[in-house]
Amino acid sequence: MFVQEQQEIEVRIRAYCAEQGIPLNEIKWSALPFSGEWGISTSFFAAAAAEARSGKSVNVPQRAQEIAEQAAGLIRNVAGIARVEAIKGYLNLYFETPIYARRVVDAVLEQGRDYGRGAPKGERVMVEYAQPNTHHSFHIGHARNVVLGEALARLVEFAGFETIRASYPGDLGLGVITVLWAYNKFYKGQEPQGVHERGQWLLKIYVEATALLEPKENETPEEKAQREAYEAERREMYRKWDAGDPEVRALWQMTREWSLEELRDILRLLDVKIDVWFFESEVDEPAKQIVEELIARGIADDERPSGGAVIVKIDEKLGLTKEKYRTNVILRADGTTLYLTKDLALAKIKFEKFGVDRSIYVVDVRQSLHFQQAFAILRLMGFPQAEKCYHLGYGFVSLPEGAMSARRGRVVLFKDVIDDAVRRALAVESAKAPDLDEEQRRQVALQVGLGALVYSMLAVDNNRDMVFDVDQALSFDGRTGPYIQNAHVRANSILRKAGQIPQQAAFTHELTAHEVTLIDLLARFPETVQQAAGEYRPLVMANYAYDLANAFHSFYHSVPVLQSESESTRAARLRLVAAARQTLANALALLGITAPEVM
RNA sequence: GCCUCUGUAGCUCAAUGGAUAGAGCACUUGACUUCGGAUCAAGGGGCUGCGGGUUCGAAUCCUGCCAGAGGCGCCA
Repeated sequence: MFVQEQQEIEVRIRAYCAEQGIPLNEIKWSALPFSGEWGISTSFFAAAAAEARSGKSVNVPQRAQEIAEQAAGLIRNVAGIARVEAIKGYLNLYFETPIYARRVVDAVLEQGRDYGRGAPKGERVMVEYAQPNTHHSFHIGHARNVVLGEALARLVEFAGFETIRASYPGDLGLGVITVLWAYNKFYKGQEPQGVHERGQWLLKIYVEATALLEPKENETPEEKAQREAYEAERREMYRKWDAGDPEVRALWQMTREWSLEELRDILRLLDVKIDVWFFESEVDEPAKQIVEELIARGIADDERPSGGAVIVKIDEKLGLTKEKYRTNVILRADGTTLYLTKDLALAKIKFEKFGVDRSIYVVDVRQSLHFQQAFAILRLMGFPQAEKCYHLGYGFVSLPEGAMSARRGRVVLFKDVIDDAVRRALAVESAKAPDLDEEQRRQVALQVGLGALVYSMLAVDNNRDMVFDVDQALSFDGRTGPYIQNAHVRANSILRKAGQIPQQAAFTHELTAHEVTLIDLLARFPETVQQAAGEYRPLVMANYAYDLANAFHSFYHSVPVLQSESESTRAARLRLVAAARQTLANALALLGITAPEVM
């Protein structure tokens, strides 16, 4: 934001240090850590320590303070700097607030929705997320995946990357076949009405089927015979599916579509627009080709002649002596492909067909070894993009009563949580905003309910496991989505009453600490976007959004806007409120949370 | 056996080598005839799992333990 001034100061400090023979490396600026103060600071410990290492006998903290004092002397008369201080080895620069306040607020209002957007980086990135299996219903664990992936996609896009959103549902495998078998045997021809009813029904069938197929303790000979008969039927179903039996394929297509309909509805609810759909069933053939390619190129070893599988000895091929990536099977002895094989084929498609430079996988952390192996094999295959493949793993979501288990039907369905969230939001809303019409009330309740849920999932670092507690996830008080949305609503409310936003304002009034804190945060938004995107961490933006809302709420309470003491102060504060509203909206948008006008 | 992640206030979590380790929830107290109280202001609450080390400086990096979770060639 203040690049020119900062550079001028750096030049002076560098020139001085060079003259004095002080070994100064880089000058790292950071924001002043004092609340209500606005400026930047740097420290000289590194330079002092370097002197100490070079043989001079110096007390490092003392020497750092000396250098800071001397540096402070150089900056007494720089335009835009109101005050300079050297303290405890730090050099603190306090900004001249009228100049900077105006500059920040003008920039936000000029750029509007684009405030904070990074310059194009000339790189294409694909974010793969939303990979639930079909023939199940969408639960709260899947929601963490989608919420995280969407926030990440929005962040990298806004930061300047050309971004492609990809979904990769698992639409084949034993779980899918199990549902087909049970449906065909017990429910053939039936079909519940309603998108979510159908999706959830498939899960019920799966749970029932699993119970029938699982060995029980102390089972009687009859029970055992029954179970084995079922098992044989399921195997037969798998065989028919594999052989492309038209009837089984049609059944598969129909039920698969039920699941995908539900998935699409949930994505629509979360405002997720997937650009490219990959299906596991569609990469099966390319995967088999990859196997041949890897054998031909000497990367994979074919042990089929001796009754084995096709394997890649990754460590050996990379020349590693210590066990790291180990050895992995890429084709079973029976000639069928595996998850890893398909991911290799899919990566090749991403690189070659979609021209992806950088590939991010938002997948459960339990698969981190799998992705390390996949990336290592991609390196062996010579893809330069392999270096820019990144697995964003996230901890799994469990329930207060223990791990979720689709097999046992012990899951919390996303749809149920959302319905609950809307109910709760409606209850609060009818007390807080009684004059909304029915349609608007419904819409706001959905925005607020979703805001609470989404924020609760983004406010925990991705590598941590999470226990999903409904009351906590759907809380509207404190550090929550609705708290941030409410700041936006309040800002909006002031501006609505004001009628219009003044075209310009000089910030010449005495700024309160609350105003300074708020403007400081607004100024930091662009760099926060870059940090969050660069580290692939939506949490960084989630924290920022809360801090900004918090600063606004405090400002709101203690600083009058519409009843400011003078017209010029009123104009400045109105523009500040407008800038805060805009930045809150931009930050929320990056998290995938809508910013309502009223609530 | 090997590898990865986690351990911070009563609870849920921030803080990725810098200044006095911060929020929310819960608890106590105060603030609506004034821009919306889904809010604000204030208070108590800490051996950052334990021991060593590196550094001017460590919750953060290294190392050894302890505790929890996860992963490790024909599941996905």
